[in-house]
Amino acid sequence: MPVKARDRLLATAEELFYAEGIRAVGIERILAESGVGRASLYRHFPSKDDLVVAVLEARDRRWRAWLAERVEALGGGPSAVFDALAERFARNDFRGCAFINTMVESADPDGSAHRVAADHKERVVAYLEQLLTAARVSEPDLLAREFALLVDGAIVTALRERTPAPAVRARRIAQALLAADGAGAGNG
Amino acid sequence: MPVKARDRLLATAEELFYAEGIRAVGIERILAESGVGRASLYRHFPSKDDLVVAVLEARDRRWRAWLAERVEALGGGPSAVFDALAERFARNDFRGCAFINTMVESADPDGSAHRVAADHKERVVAYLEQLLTAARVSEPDLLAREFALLVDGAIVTALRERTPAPAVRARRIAQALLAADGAGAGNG
DNA sequence: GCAAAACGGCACCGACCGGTACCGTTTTCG
DNA sequence: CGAAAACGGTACCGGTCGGTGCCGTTTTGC
Repeated sequence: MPVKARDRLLATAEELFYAEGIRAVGIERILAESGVGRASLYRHFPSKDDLVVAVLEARDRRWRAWLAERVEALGGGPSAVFDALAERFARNDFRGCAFINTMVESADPDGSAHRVAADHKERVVAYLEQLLTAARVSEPDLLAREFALLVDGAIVTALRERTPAPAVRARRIAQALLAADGAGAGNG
Repeated sequence: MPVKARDRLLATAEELFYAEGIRAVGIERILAESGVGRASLYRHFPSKDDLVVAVLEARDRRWRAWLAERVEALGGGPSAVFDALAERFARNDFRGCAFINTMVESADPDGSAHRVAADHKERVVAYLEQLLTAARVSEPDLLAREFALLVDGAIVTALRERTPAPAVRARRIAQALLAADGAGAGNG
């Protein structure tokens, strides 16, 4: 557990929010499990919503860094993304995508939490496009959106099936798309 | 608005749950907007959870009937599923899939609401397999799971992009899969 | 070493949560 | 027509929600 109160709050809140949902976890729980005093929380985060945003922003940075690192380690190709996902799905504390979950839970699209979550997804799409550009596909922007759809589909399916199988399923589809792109444009 | 208290409760609860989330909507709201008395609610549904389950079961039946009807009207082929989805995504009250949302919101996989939601998805997969079998693909069970992944991916993406575009994106992928199946097995 | 900042503990706030009990009225149906 | 069931309204319950204010203690940094 981190030393500073702020860091302990972020770590505890992230864990609880992800495991049980944002609405389901009260301030009381976060205070109890982090050992931080009530006043200290509100000194760092004026409201629960500010805490939520801070948690999501930190998770966004960490998650994308993790993905880039794993993709690199797994060969660097676009479909390595799904091998990385398979690792995530296998973890027994896997509970889907924190950002999808946030957009589902906080329905208002104009809410700050919802927007942070939507921003995360766009950054992931941008990363996928960069990956596909490096792989020299003919239409990286189109394919990036299709890959993103596969990623989210795999995550949601894994949440429901509770096995890593959806990752390999999505990977198979992704490679079919890459093959079709290669056949159509003559590269690969 | 339906006449009987029970039906009004189900209609009001379904609308509010879908629009704002299950946890976000209190019993008070449902009573106020349905015009039903407090005692009447608890006469029909012993707890909020029972109400949630009843709402989801009704929605499951209605949703699958709607899908089958639209697919039939749109040609009856497997990829008509995505044309049906596009209609759904275009509605301005679209807020994703009520069952995915339920599984996200009620984290506990053993909870009744979560199980009803999971059951719904399996019934959809079964329907897809039936559709693909009729279309004489070589591996209907494998393809059904892939189609289901595309469906959920499209729904989640539509929730985030707030346009019907993900439906046509998923449709394109689906047809690539059908084409690959036809090429590999020599049917189509 | 000392001032200032960061901290944990506690009491308290109004509002709302899901749920119970009892009331008198309306509707249904034999 | 009359009994029984279904109903809407209200007061109330304990518990929890997010948030504020004040206290004395610990830690930090000059």
